[in-house]
Formats: sequence, C-alpha cells, structure tokens
Amino acid sequence: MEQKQGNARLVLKFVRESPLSRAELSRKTGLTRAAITGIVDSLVSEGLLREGTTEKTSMGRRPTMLELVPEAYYSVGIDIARDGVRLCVLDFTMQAVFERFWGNEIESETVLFEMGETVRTLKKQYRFLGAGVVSPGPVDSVNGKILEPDGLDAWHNFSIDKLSGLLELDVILQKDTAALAIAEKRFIGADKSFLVLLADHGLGSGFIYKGELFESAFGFGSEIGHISIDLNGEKCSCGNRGCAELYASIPSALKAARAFKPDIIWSELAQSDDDRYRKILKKQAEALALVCVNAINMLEPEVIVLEGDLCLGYELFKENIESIISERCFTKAGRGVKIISSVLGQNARAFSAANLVYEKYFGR
Amino acid sequence: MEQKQGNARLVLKFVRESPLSRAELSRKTGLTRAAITGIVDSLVSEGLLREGTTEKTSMGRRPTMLELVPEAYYSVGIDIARDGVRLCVLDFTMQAVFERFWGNEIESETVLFEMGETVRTLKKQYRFLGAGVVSPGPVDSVNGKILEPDGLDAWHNFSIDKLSGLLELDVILQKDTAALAIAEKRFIGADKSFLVLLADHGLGSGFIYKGELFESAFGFGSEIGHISIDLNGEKCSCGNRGCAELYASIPSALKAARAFKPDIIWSELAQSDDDRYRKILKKQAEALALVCVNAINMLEPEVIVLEGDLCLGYELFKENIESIISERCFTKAGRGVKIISSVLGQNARAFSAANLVYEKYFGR
DNA sequence: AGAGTTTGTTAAGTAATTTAACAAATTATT
DNA sequence: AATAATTTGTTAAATTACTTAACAAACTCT
Repeated sequence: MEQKQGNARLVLKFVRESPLSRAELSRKTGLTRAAITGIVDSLVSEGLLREGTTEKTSMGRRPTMLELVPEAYYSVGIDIARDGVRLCVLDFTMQAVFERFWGNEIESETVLFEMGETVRTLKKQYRFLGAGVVSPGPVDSVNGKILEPDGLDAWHNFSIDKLSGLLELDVILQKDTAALAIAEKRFIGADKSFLVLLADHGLGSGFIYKGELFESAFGFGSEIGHISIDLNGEKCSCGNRGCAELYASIPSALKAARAFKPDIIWSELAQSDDDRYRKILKKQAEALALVCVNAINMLEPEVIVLEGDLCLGYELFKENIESIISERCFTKAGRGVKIISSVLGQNARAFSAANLVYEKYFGR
Repeated sequence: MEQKQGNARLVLKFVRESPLSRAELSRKTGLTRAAITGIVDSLVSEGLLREGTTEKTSMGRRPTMLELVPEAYYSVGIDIARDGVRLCVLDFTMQAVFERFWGNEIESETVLFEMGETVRTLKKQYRFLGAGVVSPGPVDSVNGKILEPDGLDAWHNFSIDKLSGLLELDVILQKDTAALAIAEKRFIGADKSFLVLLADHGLGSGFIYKGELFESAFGFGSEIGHISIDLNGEKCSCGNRGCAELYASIPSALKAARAFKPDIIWSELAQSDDDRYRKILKKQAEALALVCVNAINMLEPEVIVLEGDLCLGYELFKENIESIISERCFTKAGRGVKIISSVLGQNARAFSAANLVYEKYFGR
C-alpha cells in the first residue's frame, strides 16, 4: 500500500524472471486479470514491456507472452579488481552491448577519466538507469566507499560520489561476493536461500536469504572466511584461531606448494598432475567442506555455489565437499543441499555490478 | 498494495511497540496525517485503539497518544514442556489474565479435555483471537505437528488440529526456541537482528533477522546445538563431530559431575560452591562462547540473549562468553555484540506461545 | 455446430489514499 | 497582551489502483 506503482514493479520483476502471459501474471501476483490488463497497458505505453510470441496450450485461447523491451534502459557495470578495472554496459535484458578493460598498470585517475569519457559518449545512444560498482571487501556499501582491500591500494578509500559526478549517474557500490550472490539469483530462483562461496585471493561469501541479500547488523555480511574450522588451529590476523581462509584460498595453497618449489605460481599448481600438488588441492577442498558443514548447520541454504579461481572447474572440490557434507551434516539440514559451480562466466563480476542497478530498480 | 487493510495493521503494530501520536505515526509510516486520521478513526470505532494521555512538547499543539485497548482481544498460550503443560491467557497488551498448570503425571488426554473445558468457560468472558502452542523441537510448524522430542513421549506426533477442534480456535504451533526469540523482540527492538540461545536439556537457538524469524529452507531453523566447535571432537548422534550440545547442556554438565558424585542432580550442581563443580560449569560456559563466536562470524547478530536453566542467573556464563568473544571475534563483527540474559520470567514459554497469535495478527 | 475452456478486455463501482486548505492548541516574540 | 510561529489534527474533493461483473476472443473437444 505504500509505493505508488508497487504492483507495476512486481509485474516487471516476474516478467524479468521469465516471459509470462497476463493470465499467469494474474495468478502469480494474486491480482485480477483486469488489473493486470491495466498495469501491462501502462508498462507497454512507457516502453518497458512488449508482447512476444503466443504459446500453444492444451485448451482455450492462446496466451500472449510478455517480455521486457531490451532497449528500455541500460546499466553500467564496473568491476574494480586486483588485475584491473572492467566496464560493461548491459541492456534491460542483461545482454552486454559494450565492454572495456583497463589493466592495473594504468593509473586510477586515468581510468576514471576514460570511464567518464566512454560513458558520456554512450549516453548519446543509450538511456542509462544507473551504474553499479563491485570491489573486493571491505567496502562501506551504505556510504558508497571502498575501504582498504588487500592488494588494491590504488582504490583505497575511494568514494563512489566521485564516480557519480563523472558519469552523471546514480552509482551503487557493493562487495564483490555480495554482488555475485545477487547475480546468481537469476539462475537459482528468485525466492531461494543459497550461499555463494568465492575462493581466490581470500575466502569470501554472499548469502541470499529468501531471495534477498543477507546483511549483517554491522554492514559486513557474513565473513565466512573467518569461521573457525579448528578451535586449536593457527592464529589468524583477525584474532580467532583456525580460520577457514588459512586453509582454503589461493595464497594458502601456494604457501603449501612452495615447500616443494619456491617460485611456483597458481596456474602451474592448478594444472599440474604432480601428486604432491593434487594432495594440496584436496586438502583445500576438505577445508572448504568443513566451512560448508558449519554454514549448512547454521544457515541451511538450499544450494551452495562455488565460484572463484581456487575451485572453479575443479570437480575435485565438488566431490570432496559433497562426501564430507553427507558424512557430517545434521541429517535433515544436510540432505538436499546441492553443491554447484557458478555458471556466470568470464565477466561475472562486471555483469554482477551492472545487475545491481536492475536489482534495485525491480526489487522491493 | 495487496492486503485490504495493510496500513491499519501497520498502525496497530507501531502502537503496540509503544504508544504514539497521530503525527508520529504519519512520520513512521510515511502516510499523510490525513490518512492516519482516517485509519485511526476506524480502528477506534472497531474498539482496537483508544486515545490516551496528551504529552507535553516544546512547541505547538500537544499530541494525543494512542494505545491499544487491552480488552480488544485475548490470546491463549499453551506451553508443552517436559515437566508439564502450562496454559495462560493474555490480553491485547500482553497482560496475563489467567494461568493454569498440569504436571506431567497427568495423562495428556485429561489435560486436553480440561483445556477444552477451561477455554470454553473463558470464552463467555473474553473474545479470543486464537491460541499458540510451543514445544521442544523437532516440530513441523507448517503442518502443525509435534514430531518426536526427547523426553516428551506423551505428545509425540500430536497434531494441533485436534486442539483446534477442542478449543474451537485457530491454533499455531512453533518450536520453543523460535517462539522465545519472537517474544524477545518486544524487549530488543522490532527490526533488530539477534540470537536467543536456550541451554537446558539440549542446546537450541532462535535467530531473529531484521525483526523476522530466520527460517531455514527445510523448516528446521538454525540448529545451533549441532554446530561443531571441535573438528576432531567426540562423535555426535547427528553425524558430525564435536557438536556444541555435547559440551553445553544440562545433561553434559551432569555427565561430567557424576564422575565425582554418581547421583548428583542439576539443582545441586548449580548451587554448589565446590570448585570441581564450578570448573565444570566454567567449561560449559566456554563451549557456549565458542558457539557464540561462530554464530557472530556467520550471522552477526547485534545481541545474544541467554535463556534456559543452564545459564540463567549465572553471571559466570556472561563473563566467560564476553571475554572469549572479545578475544576471538573478527573485529568489526564482534565489537558491539551485547550479551544479555533473558528478561522473560517464569512463564516465558507460555507467554511466548500466546504472543505467537498476536505476532501473526500484527505482522505481515 | 455447438459446448466447454481459457485468455484477455471493458465499464462501473469502491476503498484507501493524497492534496490542499484550515481549525485547534500550544510556545515564543515583541 | 497581542500576535507570530509552530505543531497537531481534521475535513472535503480529487486521485489512484484496484475489484466486480459481464462479455468478447480464440482456441479444443465431442
């Protein structure tokens, strides 16, 4: 009863999930078909929605499917990562129409200037809804400030107000793990609860609870990398002992591998058939599995999504995690939890950044 | 935009938290003062709301506070516990107007019959909104069935449909820990995130996330008793190792104490000054603290509420937990977490049961 | 051909709210 | 003491977003 066009947004949200007929929309929203007719009419005349194909059904008049108009709005996604900055532009249906990359050898001031120029040029062609930025944590997403992430010195304490001025757009900032989790929603389901584990330089996570990002009271999200998996383990910089990040992350794998070869790099370790290296990776997988067990017992997600260079593409990880979960999990909670690998590809991070804009637009 | 009188309920919800003027309601709800005038008028004529005192302010016309009418509705609370069954009746403002207890030596059929008689008599006097039932887990709150809780054989597989028929009221069932957590909301704050730990026969928890009960995908809530605090610990019946319930619960404390005195009972252990017993309790507190550390790192509650005979009234528990948290918690998450003891008294459980009815009525 | 079924539209009516103007009750200022 | 300023609360008309109810459209089955 509060927002002016709340149900219009709801209709758009459903259509965004998958094309629907007016009758199906009526059933999903609980509104009458008459109401849906009216809402759809105004959305069509605003240029946000259009009629698509007519589907074949068993009986009665065939439904006309409704779909988003790709050109209705565009969104800018900016991925600030350790290896550089990526920018993409997605249309209303999440199709990429533009991409650009700046390596981390380019100064951040230059990157910002060129981003401004790029977006100003694109504005002649596209109507933008806003821009989303993702960065490794910690970030202050409420005030839009990147704090002091490891290995990202050039962007320490960067405030997105500056970007907002340069691009002349509303800008949203979110931690990479949280944004990735939100983006996975499109593939897992709109109202599901699931956990995304991002294992690369560190061990992070984003938890989606009933379709919404789980946010901690203090604004940091669940810091799953600092869940202890061994109460007597090694002391961590965070104060706790036996933190998961010390057992499951690329640096920790490299640290172990360097006992055998002091100058080994990640791509070599990951691709090697050497049993000593494979064993190291298996240990990493087991540590990640213990994190999953704790997470399942406390959060009870329906799905756990693996993402990040440490585990991506490694069947090894999935298998180990599944077997340890089935062995250790509290029966009712553990059974039914699916372990899957992320389907977001190469540009997952920049996509998830642009997606933030649409989530805000469609979402509650 | 969906419910017919959604904003009327919202107004009642705010007034239930604490008495408010029309102007304050307008600011809190975002509706205009004109709209609030209309909503309040109809609630007053329905007999749910009434004008109270006029408050003194710095300038301008003095606001007239609005408050719930205590006699508007009544709610039945039923606590099915190991030591017996308690029934209470609360008015619209949560004041008890009736209480009754059946010891566990009385057969459940007799209890049910007498509950039916009692409520039918009270119905002549009071207008009931419904009844709430709490029981130790596991329960199936969706289908309203108590499953097979330890030490509660007389009520195994009891379906609340039977109660609903007997009392001729709508009946809601909830696990004790969850209901207690919901009831604590009134004292902690309506939109806060906090964890209630109930340590007695077992170790249970209820987590309130942004003012709503955190529910797992599989309907069991967070099973914090089966969080592992020692990956190499003793094997638990649930499949995991080192589960918290094996280190922090009355049975586990008694088990340790019986090494010294085989027939010791809980009240003796709890009140003794014997150093050996005090040490056992301290160990229990430390185990509970490790549970808190994991919970804080993953859920990041603002407050942790201690409840249940194991820790209630024991400053020992609060102190140990606070010191271990400050030592081990990931800085940003841990600082700021308050550890408090429950303020719900003797009849906490029956109250929390009756409260379920009002929560359903006021809440979304 | 006609009965049955499902989709979608239309027009009239309704409920809940906003807008805008104002009345009531109090404090602050001159 | 008069009046200006401020805040609470009310009223009536207009508006918005729906529902109800009747029906048209487009299809399948017998």
